[in-house]
Amino acid sequence: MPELPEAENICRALDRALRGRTITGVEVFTPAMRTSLLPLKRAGLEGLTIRGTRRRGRYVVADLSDGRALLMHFGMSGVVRVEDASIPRRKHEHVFLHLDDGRIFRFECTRRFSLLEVVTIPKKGTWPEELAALGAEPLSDEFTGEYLHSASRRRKTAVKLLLMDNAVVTGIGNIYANETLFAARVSPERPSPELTLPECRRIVDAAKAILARAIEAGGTTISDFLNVDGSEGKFVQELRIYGKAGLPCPVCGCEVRCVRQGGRSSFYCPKCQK
DNA sequence: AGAGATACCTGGGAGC
DNA sequence: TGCTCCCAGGTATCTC
Repeated sequence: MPELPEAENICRALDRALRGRTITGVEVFTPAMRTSLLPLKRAGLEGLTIRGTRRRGRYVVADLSDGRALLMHFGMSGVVRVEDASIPRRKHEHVFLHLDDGRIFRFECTRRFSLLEVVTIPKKGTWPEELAALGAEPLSDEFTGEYLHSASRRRKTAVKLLLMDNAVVTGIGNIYANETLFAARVSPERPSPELTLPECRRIVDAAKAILARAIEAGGTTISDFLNVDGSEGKFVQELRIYGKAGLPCPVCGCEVRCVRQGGRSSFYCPKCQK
């Protein structure tokens, strides 16, 4: 399930595969995922060249030669591939962009939570309006203990929900929120106004370290995620708390617990995380 | 207004 | 074996 590290790996691989390629044809097989895919067919993409790709949170933007861009989000089951045209279409591949090197950019999404649309870039190098509400980029200098502490004063929610709020910090989903709070030794249920500045610093440091390490490992494959080359993310082998309910905590041996927050599972060690 | 709950979607696994 | 039920997840939209 693609979170920020997965999106970063997809973005890097897509940049290698698509930079300088010209789109020669568009096929849409499914009318709608999160939004309608039909506008892609009449967007006039044929003849446009892809300048490169960049990432913001879990979104990937592929800049086009006419100043517009392809905006992508991978939901929880989105997979993109760039493959030879002779390979038959898979069951849940919804869009084909034919390229001038004879290959096809294929957009697959089993659960149809993904997004692929053409957007306007207001000024070269800026982000599309659709991403305006996103909060701090977790690996940037903007995301600091002070920033999180300040955001936590303004909210009454549990710290885990704060970490997963895209308006505060973008790209941290359920898996990495769990791993971050375990590494920072903070309970996911702690009310955010109670967080101290040192705790916020621990959380931010842990998030950055875990995300950077997960990017290095090629992301986390739980069930659906695959990299552009079809490889699986290796970070799943390094998960310490996510999905470990009933198993011993890797630090103290105490039984890992699971609670539900915002409809999602939170895993934590009751002894290590306060 | 802020925060929690729900719908969207499909495949896989559990349980009967 | 085959059916039903539940769960996973991010985001938009709702309800209180």
